[in-house]
Amino acid sequence: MKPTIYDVAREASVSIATVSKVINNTGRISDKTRKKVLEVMEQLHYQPSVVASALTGKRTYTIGLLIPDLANPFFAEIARYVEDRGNEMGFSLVMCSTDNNSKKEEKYISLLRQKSVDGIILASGFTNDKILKELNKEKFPLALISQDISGLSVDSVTVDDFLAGYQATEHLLTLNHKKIAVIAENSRSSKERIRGYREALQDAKLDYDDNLIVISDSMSDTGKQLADQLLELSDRPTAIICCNNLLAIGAIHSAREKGLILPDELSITGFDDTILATAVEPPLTTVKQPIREMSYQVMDLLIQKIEGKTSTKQKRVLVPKLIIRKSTKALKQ
Amino acid sequence: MKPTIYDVAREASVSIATVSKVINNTGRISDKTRKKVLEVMEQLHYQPSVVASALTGKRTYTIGLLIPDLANPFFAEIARYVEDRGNEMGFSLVMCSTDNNSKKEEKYISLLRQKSVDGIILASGFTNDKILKELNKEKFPLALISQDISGLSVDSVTVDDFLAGYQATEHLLTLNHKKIAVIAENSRSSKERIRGYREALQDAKLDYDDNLIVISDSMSDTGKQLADQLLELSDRPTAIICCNNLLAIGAIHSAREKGLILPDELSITGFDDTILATAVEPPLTTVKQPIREMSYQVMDLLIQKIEGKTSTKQKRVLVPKLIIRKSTKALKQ
DNA sequence: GTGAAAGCGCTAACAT
DNA sequence: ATGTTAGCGCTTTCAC
Repeated sequence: MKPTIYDVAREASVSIATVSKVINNTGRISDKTRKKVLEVMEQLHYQPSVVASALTGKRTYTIGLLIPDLANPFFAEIARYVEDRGNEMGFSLVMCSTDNNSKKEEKYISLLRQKSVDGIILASGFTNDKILKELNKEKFPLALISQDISGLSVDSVTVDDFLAGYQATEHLLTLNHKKIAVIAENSRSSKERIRGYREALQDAKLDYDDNLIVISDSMSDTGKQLADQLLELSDRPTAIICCNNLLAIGAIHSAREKGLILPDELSITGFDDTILATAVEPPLTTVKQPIREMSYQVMDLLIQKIEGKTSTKQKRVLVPKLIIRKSTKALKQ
Repeated sequence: MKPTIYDVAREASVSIATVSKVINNTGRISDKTRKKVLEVMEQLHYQPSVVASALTGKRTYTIGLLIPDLANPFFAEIARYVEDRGNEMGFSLVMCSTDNNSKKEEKYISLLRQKSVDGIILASGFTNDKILKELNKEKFPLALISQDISGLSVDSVTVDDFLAGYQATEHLLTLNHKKIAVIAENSRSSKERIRGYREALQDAKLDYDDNLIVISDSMSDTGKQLADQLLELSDRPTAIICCNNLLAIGAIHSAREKGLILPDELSITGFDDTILATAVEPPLTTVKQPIREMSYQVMDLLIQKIEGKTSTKQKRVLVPKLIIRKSTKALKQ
């Protein structure tokens, strides 16, 4: 059996209280006994049980991370950085892929609560507002990344999606593109990006054409199908803004299948800048979200919440950055 | 405060023992009281605490997954499937990215044990044999995926790497390639793949040339650098086998930088068949590991171990499958 | 069928 | 400076 605090106490000829104190560096212990206890702990390979300690009101030092899909590189990267930061701060991460499914979200949240996680991070795509409100009302430590729920007082770190949309569009505009299409997800961030797109068009005195916007309304719509639609338009767009890299890859496949030369005959931009961006050919021009920075910040925000040393709710908005690669090119006039 | 079993008991006018019994479906409870208790639980939104229940000797229903890097799509996909299977079976997953670093491995394992996880899954790249042996000796539930440690009696599910190497080489041989290089990782699976490669050469009565094998000995060597080396050889290879998709992408970049046309002037194959394989251009010919199947099987193996209904150790070896795409082409004679 | 009580490994008052 | 003790929320004998 694994040794318990009693084993250590007996072996070191002290009480369990004393052992507890040296474990937690609380109370006043003489150097001599501290040394003795430490020795015994070492020798017995004693590891305090966080289960037991959690039961007495302490933390579990575990947090839950809900994302739509761990197999999506964007979320995998978020998860990796959240994990790293958590690890630095002494917290473990339990993974929950929800597939944007309300039922799964609900189930996972309930599970996490049964396991007494100290807090939960919700990533882009969390759809179940009701649960969110409940958690929030109970003052359960919560933080959002890559998503914010307006009208809800939660900590969040997001990127300025409006600006991101604007930047992508402006870049294309600079390259003389006039017919710029958008492939969006059915999400708040996509909506913001579309807003940015419209504003950029407006600033350039260009008309907005509804037909150039396609929104993937389910997980099964692929970027390729959506791009197919767009590229079959009689007066096809010369550039497509894709709201994530997966969609962009689909668009590239579609274009290639139709024999279009990239980027000469069609410019494509993505968002997020994951590992996929440089893997494809041509390497994608994308608006980068500072994934690492964002991930570190949510973790920090959440931990502040957990430790109760947060005064007010924080909504941090980071700025996206246009990374120009080779999937966009000036349109010949 | 969250309601406890006492609250439910009081509200339902029964003892906590009774409540416990209805929660766990143990003992004999009359339908009437069961119904009453269930009602109260519902009404109070009562959720049993797994922390408390774990302390009384039950499971935590949590398992640890150690992988080198969650941001690597191959491991992210493993993690996703392991998570899914675990979730089906009622287990949560805590993520641990080790960066192939012995110290981190050790730290994470120790952490997982403090948290009383029910078992641990180790993925390819686990280097710390000592810990492994210790865990194994203590009969701690353990299972390996995409890696096996010979001479150690642990459950594992792997792919036949020797065969995989053979298949990739044979494919290239069929396409008339004679100078086939290999970019390998410093891992057991790569070594096996190289063995398969040698055997295929031998079967084709071709000589083995040591100079055509490069092994990435650190995480920082990129596929591109390694491929650069190879492609600068006076008598450069006409095909390169890359031991994972990341390396293959690097090789593609290197080739392109040198102005080589793919696959006409250079054939490239990868392994693993992650999302990256179809993202790149040309789409990669790779030897596919059945990631989903493997992940489900480790989880099942581990759960068997945890529930103690496993008699003997199992080493499952699945068979890889060559997926021919467009990164390989017959060599003009 | 149901309940009383001991105990899981630990923390934190409170004594000493 | 150290020890005693009462819980934390639950499971599990063992009575009744």
